[in-house]
Amino acid sequence: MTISKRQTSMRTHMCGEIGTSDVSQTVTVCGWVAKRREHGDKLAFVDLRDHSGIVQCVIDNAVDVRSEYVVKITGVVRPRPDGTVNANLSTGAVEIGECVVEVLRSAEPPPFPVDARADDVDENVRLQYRYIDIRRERMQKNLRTRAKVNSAVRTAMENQGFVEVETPMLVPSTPEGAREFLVPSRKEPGSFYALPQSPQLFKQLLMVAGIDRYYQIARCLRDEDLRADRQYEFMQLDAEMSFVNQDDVLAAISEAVIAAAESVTGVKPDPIQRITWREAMERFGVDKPDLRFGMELTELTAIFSSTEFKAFTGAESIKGIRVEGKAEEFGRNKLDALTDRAKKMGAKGLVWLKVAADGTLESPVVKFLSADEQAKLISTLQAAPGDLLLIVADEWSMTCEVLGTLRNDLGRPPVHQGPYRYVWVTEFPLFVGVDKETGQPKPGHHPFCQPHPEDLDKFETDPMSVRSLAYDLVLNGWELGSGSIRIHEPEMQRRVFTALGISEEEANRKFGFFLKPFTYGAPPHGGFAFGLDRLVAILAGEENIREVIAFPKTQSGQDPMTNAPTRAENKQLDELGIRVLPPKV
RNA sequence: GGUCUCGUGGUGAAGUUGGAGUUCACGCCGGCCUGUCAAGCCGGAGGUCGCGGGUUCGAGUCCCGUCGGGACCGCCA
Repeated sequence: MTISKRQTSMRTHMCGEIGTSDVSQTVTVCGWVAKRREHGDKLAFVDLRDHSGIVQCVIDNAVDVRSEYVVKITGVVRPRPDGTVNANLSTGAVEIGECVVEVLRSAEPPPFPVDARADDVDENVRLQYRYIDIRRERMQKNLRTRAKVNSAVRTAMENQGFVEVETPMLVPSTPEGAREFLVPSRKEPGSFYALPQSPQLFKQLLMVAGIDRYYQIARCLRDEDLRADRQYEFMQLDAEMSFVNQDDVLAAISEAVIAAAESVTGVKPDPIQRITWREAMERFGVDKPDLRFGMELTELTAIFSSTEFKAFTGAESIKGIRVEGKAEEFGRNKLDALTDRAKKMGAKGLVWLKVAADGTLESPVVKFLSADEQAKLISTLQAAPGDLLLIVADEWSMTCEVLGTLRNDLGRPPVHQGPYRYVWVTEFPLFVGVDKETGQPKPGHHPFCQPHPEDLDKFETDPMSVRSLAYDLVLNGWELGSGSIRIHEPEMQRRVFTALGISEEEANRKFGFFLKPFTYGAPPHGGFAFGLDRLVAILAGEENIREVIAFPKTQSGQDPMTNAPTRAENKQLDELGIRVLPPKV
């Protein structure tokens, strides 16, 4: 039993752990009154709750205890009388009788029921009274799941020789990447620290420093708009290793993720499969594929190589998805909505076809397709009567992205719904897109990422096709985290900066403190970071990371409980040399 | 920055074609009740329908604005 560890001077047992083996023992439990059921002056039932569960206490005299009073009850454990066992309660076979009740603290009635009914309460109210919300079984379970994951991750990393090193929270601002939180310097008015978006620079310097294997359960901060899977501050398992290749990193991180999952679910996940970025885009149209369902993108370009259908002629890439059995369900309105969705993403259009009962195709565009094209379309997509077929013809990346989005819209289950499908996505492109202002390529991951050794010859001639040694870990369509093998040679770093259009002067100004150490002997190294909030949410069966964070912010970045952020006193601002502009009209 | 959506006693909801702050469940307060268990019965209190403006004889309901919550897009190297 775990009871002894939780025994204190005030209690002998936890409420939820009392069972038939304790019968006839005198016990003392402490907790909150979950429910009181009175039957006149001579009998009352009090359900007492602590984080372990609920136990029924039988009171034989009048006592004024109400919802959420904090009480200490001493009594004798006894089996419940025949016919009064409560199968819905883990302690339902027994009760505590002959109770002596001591009220430790009275309480106002709670603003919402402290049980599963509060799942329906406005989240803002739950957050305003988070300390009551957390009394509930769901939140207790979620926070304890989180602790289990943290613990399993730590153990897994320690077992592999990783050393925990804490990196600073007050760091220099690096304008690339996510928007940062700034902290004014009092000693040097006008100067600012930034709160770290990640320990990226420091952990690489720890490799230069010979730590060899670093990890940290690190708080990271990004001042970007919030979402179901994003908070201003979030926790990452951050790790970095020296003298490794990509396989070494993936193996080490997999170990931690698998340990975390097993600690919560009790089931050890299979080895995590891998897919290249290119294949993920080809088959799923996204770089964070959800492998739990089919509806994969099917290549159709060859079929329409000499088509008469103008929308398809000359298209770089034509792909389709088969939405099984949905032909009837999708009337004109829904199809128009899908088309709008595709167009808003930048596609020229969306072609839809329905497979009729006799196996023929029905669509406004079917008259433009030859019999041969129609036959090949049906066979390639393995279409059957009742299916809806969606086709996009555009540039390769547009075709993939649009169909990938439609695939998720039409088929993706809630993120926490089993099974858990982990996947490593490797070989991300080194550069993604072009900066609108400078016309230079933008880094796909970050500018310290090692280019793929097979693509070095294309570096200057065709930079957009250069792959990198960067990789993401994806679970059920959520990006858990990403990492890469880093550049450790200053010459290679210069090449990448040049490709990004960053001059030597600019590089030294922005990253000087980071680049100089690399001239003193940097080992080959690589690392990874994955978001613990997201992993815990999925493992806890939640689809919102706020449910696994004790005190999260709302979508607008506020805390309804503390009212943060609050206005600063003028005195504080004066000391910091800061003046606040009047609000914009 | 944008699209969509929600806002009605402490909580969750309903509120029809614009016709009195109306209704339901839970909670709360008081009473009754010796085996209940999200107890039962009786009684009671509790609301500036988020806020502001407009249309109207009359607005929870229609219109405009605004504030707040949520989902998503942008953004998140």
